[in-house]
Amino acid sequence: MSTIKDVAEAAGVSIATVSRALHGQPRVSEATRRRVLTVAADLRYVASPSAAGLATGLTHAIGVVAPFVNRWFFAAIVHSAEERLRRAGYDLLLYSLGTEAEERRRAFSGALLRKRVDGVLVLGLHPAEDEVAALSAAGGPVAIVGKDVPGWASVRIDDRAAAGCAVRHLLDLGHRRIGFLGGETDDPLGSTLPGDRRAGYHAELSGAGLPADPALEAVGGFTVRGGYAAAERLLQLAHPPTAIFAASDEMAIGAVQAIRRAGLRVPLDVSVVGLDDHEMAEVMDLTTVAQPVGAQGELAAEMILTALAEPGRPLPAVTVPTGLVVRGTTSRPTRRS
Amino acid sequence: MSTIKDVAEAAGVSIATVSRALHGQPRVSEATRRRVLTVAADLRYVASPSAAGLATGLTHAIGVVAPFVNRWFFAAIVHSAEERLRRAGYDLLLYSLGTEAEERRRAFSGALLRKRVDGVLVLGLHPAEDEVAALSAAGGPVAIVGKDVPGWASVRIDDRAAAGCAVRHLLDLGHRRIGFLGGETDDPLGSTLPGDRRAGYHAELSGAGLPADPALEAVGGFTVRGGYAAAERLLQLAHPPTAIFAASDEMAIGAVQAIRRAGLRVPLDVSVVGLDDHEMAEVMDLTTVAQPVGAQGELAAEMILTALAEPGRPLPAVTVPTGLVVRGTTSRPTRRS
DNA sequence: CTGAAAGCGCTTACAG
DNA sequence: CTGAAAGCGCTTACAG
Repeated sequence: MSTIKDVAEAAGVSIATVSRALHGQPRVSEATRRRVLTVAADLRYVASPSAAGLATGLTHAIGVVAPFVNRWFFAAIVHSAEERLRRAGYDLLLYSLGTEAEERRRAFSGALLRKRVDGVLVLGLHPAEDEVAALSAAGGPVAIVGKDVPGWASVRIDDRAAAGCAVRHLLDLGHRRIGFLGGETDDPLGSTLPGDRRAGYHAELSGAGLPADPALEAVGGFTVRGGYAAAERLLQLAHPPTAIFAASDEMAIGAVQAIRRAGLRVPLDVSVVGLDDHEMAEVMDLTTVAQPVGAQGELAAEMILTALAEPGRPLPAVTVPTGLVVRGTTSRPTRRS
Repeated sequence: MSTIKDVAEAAGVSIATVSRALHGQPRVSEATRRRVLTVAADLRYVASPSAAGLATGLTHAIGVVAPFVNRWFFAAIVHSAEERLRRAGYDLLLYSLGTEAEERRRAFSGALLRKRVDGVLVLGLHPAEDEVAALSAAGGPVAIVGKDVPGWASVRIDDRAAAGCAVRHLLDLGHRRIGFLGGETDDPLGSTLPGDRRAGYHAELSGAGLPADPALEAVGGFTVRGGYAAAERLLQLAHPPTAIFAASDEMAIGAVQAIRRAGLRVPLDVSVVGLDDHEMAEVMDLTTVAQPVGAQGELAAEMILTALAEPGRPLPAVTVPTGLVVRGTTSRPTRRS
């Protein structure tokens, strides 16, 4: 593996000149630059990131911290962020933490990230105040997807409004007994998302003058399987709902299967509306409230890059719009509720 | 951000002693070691990976190269590999290349990975011979999932056999007109997987004395949407199949939806069998040939770690078993084919 | 058991 | 326009 010294010798210049030529800096004659570039290519020279990082204090890497990568939303965000970062010449270090408190603590303390990345992208984890301070101190700008955090750049949707939009659609269709599939009361990730979507459901119901019935709420854990099981439970009620709002499409997909397996029809017997516009939603013909996922990943990456390029600038906090997509899993209720 | 020098001064020792103490090396008295550890913790000292990397030539990072991360199989592999690597103290650098030839070339030439990682994990990309040589030369052991590559560690399933198993199940049920959903003839990733699964389908048919009918094969591109569209096409044939083997569960899920949308019943009118045991397969009640995904990711990670720890050892090539999981999307044919 | 020193491969003022 | 040299923060023989 060739070093800058090899290139310098082969090109007959000093290593300082090689460095300058390779970085497209001024004060290098066109002739030398070309010679250096040619020699470097011939030697398949690639600068050592370790050495460059030590000299500059910059790693040209961004850390992405998420609870999982194998969940549609996170995977989609990572994919789009990676693409944007790579185009800018940044590497992506992936920290998939799971739900372990210890791992989470290490990541947010900065022990994992310090001196290792130039910036951080946080997904699906909502840090406490001391965690915000610690991670900020670990160095570099931080962008977060899904929540508005003072001091960090952020991109998110309005979860309350999105949930309200889904429920309003069911109300408009004439449903009065509307079930809810959400997360656990005590979210293991400390995320406010489950609570916000639930609040949107409650607000919309009460806006329509309907009482909240705790029996109509079930925990689906934001997974397909969890949504299936939760919907099963709602269907067994003496007075089951005529419609279900699932706080994520994955739960909604599970719910649709459970309803069918129970011998009922969707939407004739039970309507289902999700939230996300998951990649499978269209094929499943699922009515849902769509959020732009790829755009959020790209935007968050962009925010980090901008913060890196212009350190003075205030960090943006953007809320991206959501919109109802009516497909085939919702209709007017056919039985009285 | 504190450096090793800060720790050394605060502990009243040399930086060499700090380094040794922190690495748990011998020839440091228990008393000094404890003092150093305490001071380092107080100062929230974290060694600079750049500096350590420059001194040792080791980055303690593994590169993961895949065409996508937002596809179930790749996301699941990345997730399990990440967990194993993190436990061993390695970082994971993600290179999600998409299908662009240029990106692929750069990654396999080693330009992206050289001096940056200690080893590489390749997913879903099947390199040509010169690419194997180039990436191997870029340094460090390479493990690949999905194909057997001489010179690299590998873990995979027997794609032909798995596909054959799925088709045999349909034959055993009495189906004679069996459709196939696969990839494009000219796979953009250069993967042999689509061809292998198709070959398994053909082999099983001809073993049963059935002729191959090109009209029964459709391209689904290994996506849900693609499977949906491909199944639609097969259903419009003058003489449609009574069963469909989809070479991936994602296509199978799409096919099930397409069949239902066409007003037909699964499995009564058309049986469907997939391959993967996707996380949604159970809820979808999909009959499939299961492959252990998390295990493959962990095993591949393990192989890299072993190769790093014991450079002499020959690199293993493991084929993991698959198995038919009969669920509700397959049954005996009810019409004559 | 401990320290002084060399060296890893870059970048970047500073001279010229 | 170009080069010599310092310095980034570690690790690791080599002495003692």
